[in-house]
Amino acid sequence: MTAASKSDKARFFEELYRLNEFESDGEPNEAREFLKTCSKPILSRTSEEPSLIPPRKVLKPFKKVPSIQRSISEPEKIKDVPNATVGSIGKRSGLRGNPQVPAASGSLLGKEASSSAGSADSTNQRPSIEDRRTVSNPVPNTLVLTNSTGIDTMLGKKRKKDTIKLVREADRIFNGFEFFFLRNDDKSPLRKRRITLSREHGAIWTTTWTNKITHLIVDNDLTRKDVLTYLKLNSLPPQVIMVNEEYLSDCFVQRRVMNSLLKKYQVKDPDAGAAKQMAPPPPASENSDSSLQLKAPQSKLSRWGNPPQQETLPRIAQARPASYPQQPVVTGGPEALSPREATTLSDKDGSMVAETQDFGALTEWIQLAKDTEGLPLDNEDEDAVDSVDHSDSDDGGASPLRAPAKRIKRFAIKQGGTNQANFQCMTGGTAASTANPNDYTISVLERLGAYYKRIGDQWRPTAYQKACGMLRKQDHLICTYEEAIEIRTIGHRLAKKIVEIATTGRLRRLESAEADPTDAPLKLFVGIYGVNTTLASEWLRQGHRTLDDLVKNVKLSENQKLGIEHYDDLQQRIPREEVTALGQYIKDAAAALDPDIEIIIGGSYRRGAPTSGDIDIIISKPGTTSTTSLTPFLHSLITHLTSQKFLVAALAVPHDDGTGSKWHGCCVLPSKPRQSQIWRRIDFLLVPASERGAALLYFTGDDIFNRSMRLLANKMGMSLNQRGLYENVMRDRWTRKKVTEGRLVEGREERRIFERLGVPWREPWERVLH
DNA sequence: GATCAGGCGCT
DNA sequence: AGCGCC
DNA sequence: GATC
Ligand SMILES: O=c1ccn([C@H]2C[C@H](O)[C@@H](COP(=O)(O)OP(=O)(O)OP(=O)(O)O)O2)c(=O)[nH]1
Ligand SMILES: [Mg+2]
Repeated sequence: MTAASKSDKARFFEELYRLNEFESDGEPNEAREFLKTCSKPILSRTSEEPSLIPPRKVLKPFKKVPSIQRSISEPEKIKDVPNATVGSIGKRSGLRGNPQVPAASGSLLGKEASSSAGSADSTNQRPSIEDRRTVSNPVPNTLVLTNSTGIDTMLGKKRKKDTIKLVREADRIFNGFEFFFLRNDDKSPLRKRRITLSREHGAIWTTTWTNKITHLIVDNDLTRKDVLTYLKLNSLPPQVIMVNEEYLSDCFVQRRVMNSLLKKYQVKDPDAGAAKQMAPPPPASENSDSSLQLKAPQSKLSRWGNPPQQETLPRIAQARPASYPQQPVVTGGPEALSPREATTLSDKDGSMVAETQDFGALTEWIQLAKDTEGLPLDNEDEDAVDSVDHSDSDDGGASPLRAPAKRIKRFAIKQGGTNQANFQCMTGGTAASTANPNDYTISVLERLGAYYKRIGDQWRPTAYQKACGMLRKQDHLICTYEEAIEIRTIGHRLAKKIVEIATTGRLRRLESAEADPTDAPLKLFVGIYGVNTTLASEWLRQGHRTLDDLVKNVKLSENQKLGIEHYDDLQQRIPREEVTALGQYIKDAAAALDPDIEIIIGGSYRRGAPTSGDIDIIISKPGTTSTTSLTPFLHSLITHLTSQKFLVAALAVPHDDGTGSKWHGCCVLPSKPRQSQIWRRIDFLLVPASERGAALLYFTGDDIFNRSMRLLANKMGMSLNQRGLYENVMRDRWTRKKVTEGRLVEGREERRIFERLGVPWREPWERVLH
């Protein structure tokens, strides 16, 4: 058999091929001009949230003029860090920035502290609007129904005039949520209890299907199909979160909103996998439920006596007028697409921000994402997405079950797999900047991927990144399903999306996603250094919408405060020339301190990127074999650069035990006039010569590439990290934590690591997988 | 249905 | 331990 | 979201 041992072996080769394939990338379009005029922040601090609190006003206080001196007013005493000093950048080992927030912060905090209707009860007060929402819940809640029809009369039972007593503010985890239960009544004592509890925790209970519903709580014995049947829907609106009873239980127990994506909360969907084909699975006689004391329903429809009115259904997916960045993309020639990026590179990010913030309003809430059990987040209501896809585009709506996609995807064993010729196309060090006919498609997918990321989905974003990486390698516009599905890492769903983008210039799923009124503020929040989905969602839930809200009402870590103060600066990408300049500055400083020190600029810069998100510096020295031996140097370098006002803040410094090998902070080009200085993120990685190769590999990335390599190493029974390639590493099967260090196989030479893994050498710029 | 990299700092 | 970042 |  050609394919000896399948499982691992297959995977191994697959991964290997992946690292290998390198075809039709782009043209050798190289040299790019970069304006040094990198100053104007493009962002507006406040989200576009229509009717919200104190909009745009966070703006001005930001500039760094005052803040700049904040972190480093007294470079001198850095070394010995008298712990109460005002100016050292040292923390712990004296390498850290002073957390004090003098003058500068005042502007941010003080200013318009008035507006907040705030009940000054604790650190987390929520702006007025939310309060209104909340309050409206229990009381008038009696008729929860948003669109009343006659139905509620029928449904009747809902509106208990019962008095709901809200739990204490802090525990109202469901504030802003609107629940729709299925079965749609509170006859079952159990369900009734859940409903009551939900309301007490801030949720609004709705019995009519409206577009305000955020959660669909389904009885454990019901299936997804049952739900759709009852609702008379072909699919669920993407933003409605459907979960089972366990979800509520856990939320109550843990007093927090659980990650609805977890498997345990998913509503059963028997026909899920099989579906594709024809799967008209006999509805079968239900499960003899039992878990609940509910009588087993007889027929689908009769199960719930009162089907909701179709009219009240939300129409999320429906296309919005025109705000979408209509790109005259047509299935036509590639040239129709290219003009755009031909002009600007860095513009990509800026325009994205601008575009997305424009969206009007449509629906709901976001879903929390993060999990307690350490279980990975995965699928959310994928079918919803799926359905949106075809119900909107291809699928005329005739049969819910589409023809079984011509899915057959070959195990792409090297088709043309050699083209080393193509490698040369991407020299010039700007592979990533090469225009590609699929650029528009890529930009759209990246946005959707970014959306999923900020919403907390762990895997979709990487799937989108990989897909974009592959798309970028194609030399022609991918506009048909067949073309798309052929590409590895692009499956059925992405293929459909790609087609939609290429043929219509739009992507409904993205539009509906970004139209969510909470998306803009969510995006704003996760843009803060040190903030991600979990925190952002929580703040959103509390009603915060602007950076000002956060500064005034939320407990922020020092780094987060800094992240807000320099929001604009840190948001900007860095022109390659500037990275070069910053790097040179460091090299000079290092050389003066110790001529043997080697400074290497890694990260996206080493990959040849035209702009970088930060500066990644590797510090090494011939002959060294331990990080510890370099620590003193780092210390002196940091001290020096700080005194030179090159380093302006420290974000993360190695632990005292000298073991630490990294230093994260912010820097600035001292040579520029203060006015035009832009704060940049900078990372130092301390690397003994014996680990140089592995460190280089790690710090060069990109992240997707690293993960591929590491996965590969793993499949080969080894383990790869920033220090080296090891074998015999044992990990606790449960916690997955390392138990045995293992034996070092290679760490010194980047090339040898490739060899050991059987991966052909790839230049840094060939390691761009997304 | 399982898997998807591995490590570290801050709170 | 949870979160966030590289 | 894709793959095995
Ligand atoms: O999750 C991650 C993030 C980063 N890295 C490695 C690869 C990456 O190249 C390097 C530096 O990280 P950084 O976040 O700076 O990424 P970058 O590749 O330099 O891109 P950017 O231009 O955004 O800085 O660290 C990883 O291995 N895993
Ligand atoms: Mg970088």
